[in-house]
Amino acid sequence: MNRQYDMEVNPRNRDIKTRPAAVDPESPVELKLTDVLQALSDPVRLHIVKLSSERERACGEFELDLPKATLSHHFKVLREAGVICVRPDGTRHITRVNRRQLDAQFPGL
Amino acid sequence: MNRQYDMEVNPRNRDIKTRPAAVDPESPVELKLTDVLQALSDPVRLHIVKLSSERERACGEFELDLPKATLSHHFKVLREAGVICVRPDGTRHITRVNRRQLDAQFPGL
DNA sequence: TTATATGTTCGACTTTTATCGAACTATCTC
DNA sequence: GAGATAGTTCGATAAAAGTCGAACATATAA
Repeated sequence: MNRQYDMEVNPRNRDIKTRPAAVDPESPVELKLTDVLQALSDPVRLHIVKLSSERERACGEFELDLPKATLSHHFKVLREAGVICVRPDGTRHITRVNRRQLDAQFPGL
Repeated sequence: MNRQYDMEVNPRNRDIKTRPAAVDPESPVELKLTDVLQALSDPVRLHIVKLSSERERACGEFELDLPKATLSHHFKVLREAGVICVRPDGTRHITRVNRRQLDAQFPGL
């Protein structure tokens, strides 16, 4: 079987590119400042950004005692705003701050 | 009559200190970063902050075609987060960015 | 004192976010 | 292949924010 990401197994997943969305984020070409600020205006997400600006981390390394679905939501908000980038590493996803783009568009943030 | 701010005329205003709240904002002693970011994450409010960081402005000088109640709401959010300070000038309220406190607590924001 | 200009507050409503169980997918190890 | 592990998505619900008309307050000008 050559289909790497089989979208048909779960009918709810049709038209949803699960894996690519997770790896190469919805990261916009041009960040919107209001989106970035909105993404950073939540304590959980601010915590994530603080820790992952020290060094790359897997999602489990943030010591956040929250359900997986909730965490996944916060990571998605950060990805979609372009604040973080995510890289797969086995079964885990490594998070880093998208510093290049942030610095380029919003120096001194 | 010596009551400068008569709270009893409108029964809905009891326990609400209208004037002081508008002039000396709810400006917290210590700003909360998430509140500041949240306040700045709205396009209208970001516009207000941009213009009033150039120079002090009255609320009417922002060229925002929105109802008064909506504008007032946005100014309140900014005041309560400590992003702006407001000073009365006749019937108008002059807005300026609370740069001192912002710079002190969040240098390079 | 009345009118005007400027802004606040309330209250009702709509829209957006946040939360999280359940079902699912992908990867790795045995 | 059968777990185990790590994370996503859906869908339902709850909570928070935004919008704005109407009524009100304040300061100044007529």
